[in-house]
Amino acid sequence: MEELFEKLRAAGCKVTPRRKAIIDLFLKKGGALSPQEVHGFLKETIGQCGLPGVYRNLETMTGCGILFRIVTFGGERRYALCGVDKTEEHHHHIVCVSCGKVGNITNCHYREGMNIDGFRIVSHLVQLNGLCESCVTKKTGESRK
Amino acid sequence: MEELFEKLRAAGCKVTPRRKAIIDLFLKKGGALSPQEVHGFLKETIGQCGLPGVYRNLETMTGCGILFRIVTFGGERRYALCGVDKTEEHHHHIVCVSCGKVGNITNCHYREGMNIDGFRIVSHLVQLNGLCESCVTKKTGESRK
DNA sequence: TTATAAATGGAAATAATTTCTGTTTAGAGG
DNA sequence: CCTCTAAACAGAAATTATTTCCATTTATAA
Repeated sequence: MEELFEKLRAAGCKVTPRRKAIIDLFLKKGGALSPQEVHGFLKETIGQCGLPGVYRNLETMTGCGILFRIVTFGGERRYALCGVDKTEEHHHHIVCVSCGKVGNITNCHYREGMNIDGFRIVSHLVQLNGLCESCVTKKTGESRK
Repeated sequence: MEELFEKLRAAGCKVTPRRKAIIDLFLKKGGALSPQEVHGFLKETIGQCGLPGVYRNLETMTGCGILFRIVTFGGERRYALCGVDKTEEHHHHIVCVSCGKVGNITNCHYREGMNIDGFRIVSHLVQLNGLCESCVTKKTGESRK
């Protein structure tokens, strides 16, 4: 928690009640949330707060490396807490489709500048969607009996 | 061109002037286009045509395997012609950020069902963005002199 | 404590996307 | 060639997502 606040400060951003509430929410929910969802939950916890502010803060916190924007086939907007990863190594995310838990994938074969099939790589996107261990257990456990 | 019409027929869809125009447009532009752009170009070529129809057709043609929806960090909606690939092998796309040319990447290491870092993979997204050979030449050629 | 840049709330504007309705048309079957 | 029918169409309107704006408040550095 405090280390996340630190990320805000490091980026020259203020640690406001709103932002605390958002971080809190992501920690509690543990998943990937849309701005609308965040907005809905904030109303329950800290009362009123505008959707524009939610958008702003999600973007701000993405800029600070606290959140990242999930990549989807459909382009829906969702954010999740970056997996805790001390080293700032090149990595991608694996997101549990059931509970939203996020893990980091570090063994990525692509790098900027490399050539593949006649293309020079400029950037790349990798995201895995899966089931985390506890969700796998839950599902297979349920479906088995 | 005709082989793309065939894909439409194979999916039980009609080959309409509108769809021909859209395919034509993608072949000519060779890049990744947003619904708005497609709409704009169609107005120039075949005259009036509604944006809703464009959305519908882009989706239809994506369903037929003619187009695919580009994946972006920001989630903008863009489509491009699937690279020509006779075999329907598992593949991802590499998109030229300059001209929009699309290639296929077939050596993907991820498969549904496999386990990575404690997650069981359900689906995955890979997209490379780069510069195709001719665009690399153009750029480096220009910047060199 | 105070000054100030940043953050906030909320209204309103804008843009993107979908739904709906009545009309037209591609193409199968004669 | 016709005729029929499901599919495709145009365009208006509704809905939803996102951004902009501005006056007010607040976190934090000095």
